[in-house]
Amino acid sequence: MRMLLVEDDPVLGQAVRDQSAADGHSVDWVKGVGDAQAAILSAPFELVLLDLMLPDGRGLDFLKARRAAGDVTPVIVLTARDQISDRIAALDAGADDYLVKPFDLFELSARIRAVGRRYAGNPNPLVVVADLEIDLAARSIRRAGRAVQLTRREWSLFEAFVQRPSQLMSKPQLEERLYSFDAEVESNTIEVYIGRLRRKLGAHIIETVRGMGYRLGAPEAHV
Amino acid sequence: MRMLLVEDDPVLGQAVRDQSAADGHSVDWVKGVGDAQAAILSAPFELVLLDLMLPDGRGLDFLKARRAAGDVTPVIVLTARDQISDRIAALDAGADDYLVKPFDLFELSARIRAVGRRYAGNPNPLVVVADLEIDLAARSIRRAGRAVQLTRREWSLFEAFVQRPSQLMSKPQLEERLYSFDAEVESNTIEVYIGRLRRKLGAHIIETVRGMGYRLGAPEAHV
DNA sequence: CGGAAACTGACAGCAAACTGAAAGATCGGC
DNA sequence: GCCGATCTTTCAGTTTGCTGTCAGTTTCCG
Repeated sequence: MRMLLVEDDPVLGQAVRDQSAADGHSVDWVKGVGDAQAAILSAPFELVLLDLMLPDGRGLDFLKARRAAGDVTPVIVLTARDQISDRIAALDAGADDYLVKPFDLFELSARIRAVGRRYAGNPNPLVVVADLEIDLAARSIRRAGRAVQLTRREWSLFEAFVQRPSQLMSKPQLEERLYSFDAEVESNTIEVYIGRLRRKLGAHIIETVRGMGYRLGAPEAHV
Repeated sequence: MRMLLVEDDPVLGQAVRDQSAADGHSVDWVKGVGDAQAAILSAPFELVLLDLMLPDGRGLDFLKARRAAGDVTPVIVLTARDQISDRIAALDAGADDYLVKPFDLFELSARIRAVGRRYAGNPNPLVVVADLEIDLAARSIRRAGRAVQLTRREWSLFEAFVQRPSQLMSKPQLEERLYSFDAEVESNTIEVYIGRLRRKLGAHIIETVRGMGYRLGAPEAHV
């Protein structure tokens, strides 16, 4: 597996590199966020090992930026911080797993195996619904060939439907998606956003199931 | 999300159930491996929360058995053991994540969300009855390939039949399901809804047993 | 054939959902 | 830092269609 290791500690970095090499992976090792950006642009990786505490910037911001750019490469976060809020922040920023230093190298191997298993053979899907072409990885939508721009909330909501087509989504479920567990909404935000999505994507795309929730019209194809 | 919680500690179990309910998930709670086997065979789940230390057997063996049987339902392991070798064993047995007790309920929420994100796109198991394909998790039904829309009450009633195929359901039983305990109906509501279901799903799907109740025609397969 | 049980179509009431507008929050450029 | 633009949330008024009920009819079985 082609992996990118972002880690400024030379001892730990070397150890991880050696262990992964022994597991049969090829590892590119950079020391900071800047180098990581460059490395990712120059070649694709199948997995990123990301230290959150880096000299030249915040690793979490790097992760968020990659996800915002539509990059779905699995990321395992390595960090010395073990506050629960840190873990939640990392997972919600799009991390696939979370390892607290000092960790055992064999455990790292196990986690890498798990991630690899998870992502085996998973190319970018293109979902087609009615006259929409949705690229989940790139976070882009075309309606009858024309690009449609969604705001952050709109996308976050719509993504929920596309990820599980024809799955009924209750309003609490959708709220949970927009507002991670803590925040409370005391109004009809979901209804408002459903309305906006319908205006942008077509009225028939999301159907209401009164008293239960909403669901995406059946998709036509998975390419 | 439809989740199965396998946990023998009543306090922790209740806490997890409450938190997950607040997150909008529906939780079936069993206390041991035996019940878990039965639950999984009777209805599909989208996620399993598995305690490794159970009175009636080793949770890890249960997990291995499910994976060996080809079950890919995501599993989050909950345990008091925190040896690194335990973690590796759990992950290699096919666990998707690993939480050490005592854990924060909010972290559990975050992990559940992460797993949900990760596995979006996997098809749900289907129950097939005559020309109907029923996806209990997605709350969707296809009749001869075409999507059929049920209202809240209609679904609630029909679900009762699908969950216990070929079992006779008396009218009082069904009323209790629709109107949990308190509210009383003083009319032929059940008959009306049976009629509506028949019109939407096909006349022969639900058969009348005069004086006794109703029953679903035997399902053909579990896919 | 008679009576009970089940079925059906119609309908009013009401909670759920929709919509447009406006206030509040966020982010960028200068 | 200030301002403008855009996105987000709230609110109130309107619309929608599900739900439970009833009356009339049909079916079943002794």
